[in-house]
Amino acid sequence: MIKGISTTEQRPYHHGDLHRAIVEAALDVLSESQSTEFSLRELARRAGVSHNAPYKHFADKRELLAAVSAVGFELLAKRMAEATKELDSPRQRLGAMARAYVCGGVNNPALYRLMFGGYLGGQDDGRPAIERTAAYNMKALVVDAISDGALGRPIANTEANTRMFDGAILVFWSQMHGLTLLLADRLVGPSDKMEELTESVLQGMLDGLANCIPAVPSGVWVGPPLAG
Amino acid sequence: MIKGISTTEQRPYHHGDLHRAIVEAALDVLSESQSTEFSLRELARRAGVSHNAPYKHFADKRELLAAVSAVGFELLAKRMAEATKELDSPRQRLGAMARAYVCGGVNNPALYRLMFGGYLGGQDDGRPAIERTAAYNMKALVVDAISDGALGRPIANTEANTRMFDGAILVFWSQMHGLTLLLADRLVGPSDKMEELTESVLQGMLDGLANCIPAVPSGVWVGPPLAG
DNA sequence: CAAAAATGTTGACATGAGCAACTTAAAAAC
DNA sequence: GTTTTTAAGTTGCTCATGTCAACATTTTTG
Repeated sequence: MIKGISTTEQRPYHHGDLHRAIVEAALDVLSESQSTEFSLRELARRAGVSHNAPYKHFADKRELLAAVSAVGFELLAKRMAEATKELDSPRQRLGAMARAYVCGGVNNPALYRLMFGGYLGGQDDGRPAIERTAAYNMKALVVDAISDGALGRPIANTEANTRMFDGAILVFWSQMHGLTLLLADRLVGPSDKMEELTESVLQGMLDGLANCIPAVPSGVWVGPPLAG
Repeated sequence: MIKGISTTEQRPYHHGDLHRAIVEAALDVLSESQSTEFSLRELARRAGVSHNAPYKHFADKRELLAAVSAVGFELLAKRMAEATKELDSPRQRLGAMARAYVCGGVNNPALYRLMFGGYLGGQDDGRPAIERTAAYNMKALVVDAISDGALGRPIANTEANTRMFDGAILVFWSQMHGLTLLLADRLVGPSDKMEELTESVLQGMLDGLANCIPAVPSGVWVGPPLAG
């Protein structure tokens, strides 16, 4: 038969980029249904392939979800980078980053749950590698924004400072993370005041951070990506 | 046949309290597997009943999970109450409560994910009633501990104070919540320093709270359970 | 161009959610 | 104290899904 002319556009035997298509379908379904309990078969249907085609690209559902999660981390990192690009003040940059983090969660709670909640990575084996590196890169942005940006100045690389700084990161990140999830999971709000309230919490975080870091004579601090 | 004597202890046709048995089995499996992707059939097996018996007590899996989640909230509330019972200082009480909150999450991440993550309650319909009330009671403990306990003094019931206080609750809760989930989902740590670090974050929260609440001449503040 | 590797396809199996029809024990009605 | 009603359990279905195996069709490689 001659390649699909007229009415029925015959697809070629090979899809072209099924891997991407499946991940995108998964992101769509996840976004629509706000649940990870979709079926691989559903994704295959959406991509217009047979129910088993996805298995040529993902060993199992877990691996697919890891890929989706990784894309989520990349998207978040991109948005954070985008948001901070044009800003001069370190404080503004950190604020913008936190805002991007929160917005991402509020706009797509299920994706954040997949990314942060331990659907993957049951206890000892840890998360799939692909996801871990994406998450690591995103984390690095957060830590950089706090260390380089928020402080606006180098601090001495002493034991005490390292500990203090790890604490500051943990404080800032957990605050931002918790705010995001409380909003995303609707444990607080929604309310007219929430946006204003959220903003004031963010400002409080920035203030708190500025206050808790003492001035230090010299020395550039180079720390581990995170405590532990 | 005479009721099971000798070797085979014949169970009576009716279980007695299957509802409770199923929920407990679910808590066990959840705790062991750290996943909500167990089957109702598995629970039925554990309870020694047929695969369909649970449906006489729960309309579907969602309803069962809601019941489990509710028990989780009750357990948490009980532990928080227990932890604060014997303590005199408001600050100590609030600290103990936060510690209980964090520990609960670290010890059983999957249960917290079920409780707080929006597995249930897809967007508009909201969470099942049974779960909502349990969550509400737990939230009330948190808010009470902050308002009554942490401040250690009444504040005037003004518009500004209400807003300020809503903010303080949001700050404190999101900090505690975020810390819990970062630890539970292993996005930070584990490390030897984590416990110490966690404790210092908690102390920081308490300090921050004390500092941000201004002294006020008189008037007892009676606030809504939460912003929104 | 032939062989090998990717990528898709169909078919099968086991497991699980949830419905229907039937059974048994306990409770309620008389 | 029997009869009737109802709650709680049981067996047996149907349908969807994850995943395996075997086969088909391209594309790549040697």
